[in-house]
Amino acid sequence: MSDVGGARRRTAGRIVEVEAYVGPHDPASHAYGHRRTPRTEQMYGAPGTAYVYFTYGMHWCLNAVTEAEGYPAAVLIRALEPLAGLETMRRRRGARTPDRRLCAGPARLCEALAVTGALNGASLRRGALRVMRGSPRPGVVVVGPRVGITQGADWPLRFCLKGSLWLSR
DNA sequence: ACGCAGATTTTCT
DNA sequence: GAAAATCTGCGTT
Repeated sequence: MSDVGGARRRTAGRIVEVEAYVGPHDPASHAYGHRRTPRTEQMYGAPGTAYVYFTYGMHWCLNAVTEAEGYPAAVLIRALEPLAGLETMRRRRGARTPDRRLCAGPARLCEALAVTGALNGASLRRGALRVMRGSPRPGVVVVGPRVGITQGADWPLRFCLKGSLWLSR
């Protein structure tokens, strides 16, 4: 990750919580019913790119675009276990945040990693913002309902690392 | 510990 | 006009 226009400082963490938004038939997706607007445009982009959107008049949220170009689907990154650049994360979020909450939530993690709309459409394979492959052993990923939505709230598309101390809420 | 108002953009009704 | 893939600060138990 980097501070755009400022000192580039590496921050990194292990993804411990995500939610999937699986296509135009997903009522909770921004692209439900093939909605195609300036905001949702990036959901239709190439897989392996970032979809970063602004919400609640305040917060940025980071997604990985997951399906073929033209098919709107993405995975919302909801929480990280901070692994590197903790000092930088604390500085970006301010002294107000205890370490346990630095990246516990989609908007918190964006602030800790300096992710903003400037990174919408950026590659997640190379460049300032990267998602690395992991290999969780069978049984350590637990599934549950998605958070903060009403439409399709019961779809089991939230995935967490079991027992992680770094989950949101 | 819990609950709620407030921040104020994008999108749809 | 209102709800939304959220979080914070301040109030009350």
